[in-house]
Amino acid sequence: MNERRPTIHDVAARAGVSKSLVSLAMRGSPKVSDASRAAIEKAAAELGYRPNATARSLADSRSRTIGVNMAELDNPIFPEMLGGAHTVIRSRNYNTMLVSGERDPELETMELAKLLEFQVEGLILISHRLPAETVRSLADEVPIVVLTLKDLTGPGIDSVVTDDEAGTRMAMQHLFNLGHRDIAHVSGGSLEPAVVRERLYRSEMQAAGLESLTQVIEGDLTNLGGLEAARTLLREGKPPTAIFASNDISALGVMAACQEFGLSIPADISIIGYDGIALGALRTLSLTTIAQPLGLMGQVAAQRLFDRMAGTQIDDRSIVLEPELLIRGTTAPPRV
Amino acid sequence: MNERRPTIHDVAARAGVSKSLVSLAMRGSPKVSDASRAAIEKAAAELGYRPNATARSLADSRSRTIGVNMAELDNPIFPEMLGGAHTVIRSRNYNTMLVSGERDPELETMELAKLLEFQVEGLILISHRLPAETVRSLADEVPIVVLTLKDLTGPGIDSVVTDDEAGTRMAMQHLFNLGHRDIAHVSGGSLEPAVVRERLYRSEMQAAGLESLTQVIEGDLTNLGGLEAARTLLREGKPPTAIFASNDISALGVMAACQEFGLSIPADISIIGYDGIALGALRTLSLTTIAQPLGLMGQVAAQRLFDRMAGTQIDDRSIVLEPELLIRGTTAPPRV
DNA sequence: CGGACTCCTTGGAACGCTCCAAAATGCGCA
DNA sequence: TGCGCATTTTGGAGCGTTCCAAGGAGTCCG
Repeated sequence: MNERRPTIHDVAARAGVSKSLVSLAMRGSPKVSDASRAAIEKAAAELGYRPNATARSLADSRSRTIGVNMAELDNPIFPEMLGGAHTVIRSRNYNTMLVSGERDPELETMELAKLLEFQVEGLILISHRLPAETVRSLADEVPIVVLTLKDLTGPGIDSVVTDDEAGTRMAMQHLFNLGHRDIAHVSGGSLEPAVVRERLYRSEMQAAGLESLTQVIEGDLTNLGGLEAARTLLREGKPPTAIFASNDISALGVMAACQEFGLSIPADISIIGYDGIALGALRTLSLTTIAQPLGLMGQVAAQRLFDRMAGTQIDDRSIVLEPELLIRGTTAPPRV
Repeated sequence: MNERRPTIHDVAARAGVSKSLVSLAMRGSPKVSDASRAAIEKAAAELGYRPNATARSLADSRSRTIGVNMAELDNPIFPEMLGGAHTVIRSRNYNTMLVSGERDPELETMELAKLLEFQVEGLILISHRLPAETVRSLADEVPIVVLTLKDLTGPGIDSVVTDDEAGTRMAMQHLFNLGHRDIAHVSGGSLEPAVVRERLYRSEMQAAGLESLTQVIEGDLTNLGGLEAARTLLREGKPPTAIFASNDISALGVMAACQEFGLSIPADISIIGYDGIALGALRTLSLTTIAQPLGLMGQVAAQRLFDRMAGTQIDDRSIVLEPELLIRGTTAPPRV
């Protein structure tokens, strides 16, 4: 490895100009004469000069970095969102600094603190487990966009979500249209989207006059959680004709459980998930689901953040995208 | 949002001490008297002071940041490796700066350049598409650990891989032991691990005297690639009794194709993949595979990087971990 | 009561860059 | 040749830290 990296001074000395001019040239300023520019570029190339972004950040107090917190690495919807955000961030010539709170609020707080110490100019929280108050106080230092949770408001905070109420309605209508009436729900715990989906499931059942058939088994948005919830359900006797799972990975667990119980999908039982993970499209799985535009959500979040950073006062708001019903192979009319 | 962030000077003024002492106190130096420390902590808390990591990096020329390049976001093995690396990096109180080259060498080069400008102290390349020369020249500036590719050597470069030869042998032996002889291979393109797996497939077939049954259909390590390769294969007439796919996500595509052709797995045809993605464990899929210790690979890579950064001269080397055969539901003896 | 210590504390230089006001240069034209 | 103006170029201050050599304040002992 090399001793010391060449600095702007070294380049200046070699090119026979001042450091200021090198600085200008490196940033492509039009005020630099062609001759100087050529000399500087030559010197820089010869030395293998690389600008020091740290020094630059300090000097102009802009880090050109966005901090992203990804609560969990094991649900594929988050990397998909990350991908979308990443694209936009890169196109603005910014960097992404990624941390993960791994579902632990304490850890998450510490990681976010580190991001702020690095002077990130904006924060994207892909899901999170923080108390509202903590997020609000962070928003006092830097603009924040929250993905998948909209219950949080405050100055400097935006959110990007899909319309979970509409989505759940679409899921239920799809099942109703196929002729299902005995529909169970595998829920997803206490985080906002899961709560909304459960609430809408209940109200749709009620609206269809199916209150007596309403049945919620608790899941936790994981594959295993779905598996066990469905096992519990199926153990109890006559299975429903359809199951609506709070998200796709738990739906896959539900599918597994059904197979264990010798039920064929969709002949014996229909299953619908929520999220639209790429995986569900696998022919082997072919999961009917309510798709959220995951990559787009990430993009919109990043764009929103840049708008916000641009400084013009904008209202805090929740951007709501539309979900889409993807009918694949796990739903069909109930057996008569 | 706030005007200007408080600096060490503000804290010093408020606590009635010098900036140097604040600096010492913030870093927990034992030389600070209890009284001063208390006063400083109080002042810092009141002001909401947050150290500026950028300035700190500049001053002591250590960024406390590791750069990670993830070639692709859409194969779940990479996030799993990332998770492992991330854990170690965090435990050392370092930060992770993530970029993605998205399979494009040009983009990848630019992204890595940005990481270096940010003075990352080490680089982890989770797969990559760079010419060996480029990597070597990067290694001149910063230590590098390459994951999943070991063909690259040079000063300052380590790699972490699993023993693909052994793994492939295990896969083939498993199939042989079940009684398979007509085994096809869906390959994975020109990147190292796929090449090794194909080579070993061929040599194992040959060693078993099955040269005439050797059959390689080109895939590309994606789900769709696997699907189409298998379609091509199955269209051609009598299907093999088993297929060894170069990785898990293409194996899932292979499974889908088999189902399209009305073949039941594993009764009519056995399928074995490679990687051990978490997904394969889903009861719905239950994919027999050669598992790589993905998280561990990430951890080892990060540890190695820190050892290297610690400075003691270490030999460049390739760390080879052992794969493991996971027998699940997609393999069985051939129909007689 | 004056060192000799030990323990704390301090100001200034440095890190590598950007910004700024001011200086140097070049050019056209009278 | 000299003046004014536009174009280039420059040195110095500043960004918020850390590091360092050196200064002050006690404390202990002879």
